[in-house]
Amino acid sequence: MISNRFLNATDFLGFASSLSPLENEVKDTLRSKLYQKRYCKGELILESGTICKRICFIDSGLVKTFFYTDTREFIMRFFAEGNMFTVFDSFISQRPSAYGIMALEDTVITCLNYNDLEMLCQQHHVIETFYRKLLSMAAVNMMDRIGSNLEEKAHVAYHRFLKAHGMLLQRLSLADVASYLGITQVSLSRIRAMK
Amino acid sequence: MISNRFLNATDFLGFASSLSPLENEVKDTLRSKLYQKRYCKGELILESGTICKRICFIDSGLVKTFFYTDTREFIMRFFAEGNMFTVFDSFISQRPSAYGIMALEDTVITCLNYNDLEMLCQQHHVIETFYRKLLSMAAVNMMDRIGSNLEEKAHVAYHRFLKAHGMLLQRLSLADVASYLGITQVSLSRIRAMK
DNA sequence: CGCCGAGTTGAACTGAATCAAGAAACGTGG
DNA sequence: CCACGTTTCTTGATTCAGTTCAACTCGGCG
Repeated sequence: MISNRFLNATDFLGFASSLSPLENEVKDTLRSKLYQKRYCKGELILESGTICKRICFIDSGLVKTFFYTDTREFIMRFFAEGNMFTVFDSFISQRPSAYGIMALEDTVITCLNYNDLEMLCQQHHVIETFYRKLLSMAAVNMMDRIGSNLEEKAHVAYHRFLKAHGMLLQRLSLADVASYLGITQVSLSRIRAMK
Repeated sequence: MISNRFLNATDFLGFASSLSPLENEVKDTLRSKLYQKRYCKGELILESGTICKRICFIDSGLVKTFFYTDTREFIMRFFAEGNMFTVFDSFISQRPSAYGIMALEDTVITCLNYNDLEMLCQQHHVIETFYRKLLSMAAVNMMDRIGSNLEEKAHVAYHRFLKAHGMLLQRLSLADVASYLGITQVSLSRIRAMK
């Protein structure tokens, strides 16, 4: 049984331990593979078309994963401090990513490379457990999103977003929220106008 | 690196082994926990509101995972023979499922219970690896679907569906395909009418 | 002060939903 | 094997939500 509510980690190791308790020696091994990176607001963390080599914990800041069509941008997900992100399809397959990642605020992340994670998974069962549970959480989140994408009219989706991610709202532009919801910024503006 | 293309398993053990090679003794342990079930066309495999206790391999047949709103049905995914399914959100959390599962044809499945899988994951690292890779595959599939839900107009989504799942088309009703795409059967009929 | 980006508002247009009626396919019993 | 009813699919008319394009407002900042 896994739920975001129990996760309040402030760093990568804490996050991992909360999913799968790690003995100190495993922690040390894992720590030795981690590295930190800093990005400025607006900077690309991953360019679409390149391979996503790392999985990251957000120490501070805010990030979006997104993609473009000819005419519009769409946002897959926002990630704020205390959460982990990667572009799973590229990370898992180690093939070029259809998605990009961008820092929406000045952001500090702690990263672990694909090869290191795979190696650690083989060496330490508890790390594979951590990774498995992380994937489980991601899967549940994605199911939710698929369901609501199918079901909901834009104004319903917006109010659900408010409920689920309301605390992010003041940190996001209208345009980004709209891209997340799959509607235009103009439509979102109208939705907010009524009631 | 994981891709459906490499999976051509005809049974649960074969499927699992193709993701994570299993030694014979592990196979035997796993086999001892499996059980088979048969369902007739139209029969519910899981009723929404109940807890999904098992993960299943389809020996033969076809299945949909779905949910209702007041007025409409929506389909999360179809699964045909040779694939594994469960309702991940319920299975992972062991909480009541928002989704149901129904057999669209006479269907035979091989099942493994949640408790047994969790136990096997603890006991055998290779089984956890199998489960982790299965989750990875599911995550990639779901990302795809989220992206295309956001991006695509109905007729584009339909043609993508044809490409990806064309071989299922003759086994599905128009209504089910429409529910999968998130449009009405009437709209889908019109889309097919043009060119 | 004037510019610039972010958000709002209006008018015309478009894709899809809804409601309703008809056609085609399918199965079951006589 | 046909007749009937049911289900599945198509087609038309109307309505509505959301897009597009464009003009306008507002607050911050050089």
